[in-house]
Amino acid sequence: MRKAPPSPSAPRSRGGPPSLGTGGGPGSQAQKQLFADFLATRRLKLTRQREAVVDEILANPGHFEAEEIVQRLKGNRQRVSRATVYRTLELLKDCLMVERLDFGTNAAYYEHVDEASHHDHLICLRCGSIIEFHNEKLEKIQSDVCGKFDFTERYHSLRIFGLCGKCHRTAN
Amino acid sequence: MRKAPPSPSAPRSRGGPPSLGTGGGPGSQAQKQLFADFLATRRLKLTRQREAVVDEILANPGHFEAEEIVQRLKGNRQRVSRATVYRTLELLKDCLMVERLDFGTNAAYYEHVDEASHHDHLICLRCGSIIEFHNEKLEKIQSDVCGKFDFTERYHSLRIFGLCGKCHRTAN
DNA sequence: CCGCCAATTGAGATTCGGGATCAATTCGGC
DNA sequence: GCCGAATTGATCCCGAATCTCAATTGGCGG
Repeated sequence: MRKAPPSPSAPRSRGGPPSLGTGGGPGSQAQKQLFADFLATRRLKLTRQREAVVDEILANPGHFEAEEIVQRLKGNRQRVSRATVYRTLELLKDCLMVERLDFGTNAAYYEHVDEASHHDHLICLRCGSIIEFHNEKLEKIQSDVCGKFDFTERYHSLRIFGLCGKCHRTAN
Repeated sequence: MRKAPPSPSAPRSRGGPPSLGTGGGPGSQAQKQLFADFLATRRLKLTRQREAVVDEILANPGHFEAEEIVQRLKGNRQRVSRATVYRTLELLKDCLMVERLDFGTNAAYYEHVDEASHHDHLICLRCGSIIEFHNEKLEKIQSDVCGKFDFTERYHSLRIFGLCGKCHRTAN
């Protein structure tokens, strides 16, 4: 799959303060604690590397690829191997702090999520732009469906593919 | 992807008798016609290989991997190369007859879809079982969301990950 | 009926995400 | 400070999916 959409520019929603360096946003401490707790339940350690990965993810919002994290960390003075990044992403996925997305490109995308920030995606097949949205009614009905099937949801992913307004208008 | 730029003018003839291949369900003829028409609009040909792939997909329902089709065809006396199978799946995806799914496994799954058979998925993280469901209210709200964002939907994919009843009950 | 040309195919090479391996290193508890 | 378990990192490895390009096919005009 060698497809690379032109420029997956996501409309910056979620207006938090811009990523202040390695610091992280306001709630990032709580988020880190969540991870620390999760590790504790599994008797795993919050190492320098794992912390670096989490910090990097919390530092700026939006979607990212695994390899991107490797590079960004290398950009700082952080040294974390690719293997460890992948392993940490796996852990973060297990504790539901990170979601793995597939937008039809070759590489998987990840993004930081928490209870409050859950959203779904509209993906433009033409320009690759991604619109995030959240709809409470949608969530409710999904929950009903799960109940009907005796299914215990952990997380979900709704992707709607099509054409954004601009592309639809300029379509052939 | 080797998409030949369609020359702006060419006759659009085709209409030979349908060589009904290995058969398929009742509506499969109509489905094949859909594909044939789609190819026509792009001035592409319904070759023996493309037909074999479509027949194989229409022949039995459910999810499948690309490689699976290659093998199944090989199992018959059909000879279709891997490359062609992938290329044909791409075409089928373009005309919305096939959907590409990602259940978190390494390989992508595909499945045949048409207007009437659309459904979404509950995926058990433990045993991997997949429950299909369809909910009209859900569809309606999604359509509303698209309207609100001036987005023209082509297709969508909702996956809910969690534990099926059985696995939830036997969970540690 | 023949030959041209564009579409198509097939076999193999290639790419690349990402998981596995295993020796070296680090960390917590005693 | 020492020991064993957890962790890391460099590298190897695998497999899905795509690319390459020569050979084949098929439609169409002449």
